[in-house]
Amino acid sequence: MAKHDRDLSLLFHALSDPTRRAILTRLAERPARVTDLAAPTGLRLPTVMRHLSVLEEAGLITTTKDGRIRTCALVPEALDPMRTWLEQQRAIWDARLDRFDAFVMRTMKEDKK
Amino acid sequence: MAKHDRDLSLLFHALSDPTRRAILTRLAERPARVTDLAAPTGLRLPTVMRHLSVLEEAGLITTTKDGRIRTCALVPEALDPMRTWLEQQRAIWDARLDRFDAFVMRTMKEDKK
DNA sequence: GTCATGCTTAGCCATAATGCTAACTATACG
DNA sequence: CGTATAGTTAGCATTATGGCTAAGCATGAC
Repeated sequence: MAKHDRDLSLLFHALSDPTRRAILTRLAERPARVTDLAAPTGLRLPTVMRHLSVLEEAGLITTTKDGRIRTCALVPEALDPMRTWLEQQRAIWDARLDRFDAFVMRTMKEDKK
Repeated sequence: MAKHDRDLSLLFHALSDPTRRAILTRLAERPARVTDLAAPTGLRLPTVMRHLSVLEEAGLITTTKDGRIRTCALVPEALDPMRTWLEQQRAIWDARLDRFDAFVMRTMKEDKK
């Protein structure tokens, strides 16, 4: 559970930055080189490199180097742990809503007495 | 879009901490007091307070004070922007997959010639 | 070989995040 | 009133984050 937790933390942290989300959106369209990813951000290369390594450590992208060009590509299944967490949260929440409904029903019955 | 972006950043950042996720899971079961939320974390009250205010600023919880007791409760719809973002990403990704399929089809046709 | 291109590394700076203690406020209890 | 309880505020230390410049190192083009 601890490792799963770490994965989630890395994932959420990677997604918490707008620049990184923009990069992901760009990569969702097609793989791209580092320089091409940097251009629209208005940031310097080393800064973008850092963002890319955060994304890579979170498992959201993979990169391969061909000659002097590094190509970055999305890893779409990387978002799965997040979906799972969301669904779990929803499940617990729904259960709570049911209990709350039951509570309201009971209370209303009591009031009628 | 900028504001929407900020919301998402706050949301993802709030969720990037295991302690805060644990607090949310706890709150999904039932609302709770600050002290009760602090107990299982092993953290001091001021520290937990800070986590709570991060969660509150992200819109994930609401708190109300009754006498000297502050009660925290989940705001389940707060996760909606995240779901939306997820779906958007998936949509773009799927479109890309389609294009890739089309590309593969074309390539195979070419090969047959 | 020389030079431009594309990335990488090292190191600096400012700010934000996460934890703490200590001291304070405000409510409840007896 | 006096004391315990529940939160709050202020301030500090450490580490992480996000940006930069400057310099280095491959690789491709000429």
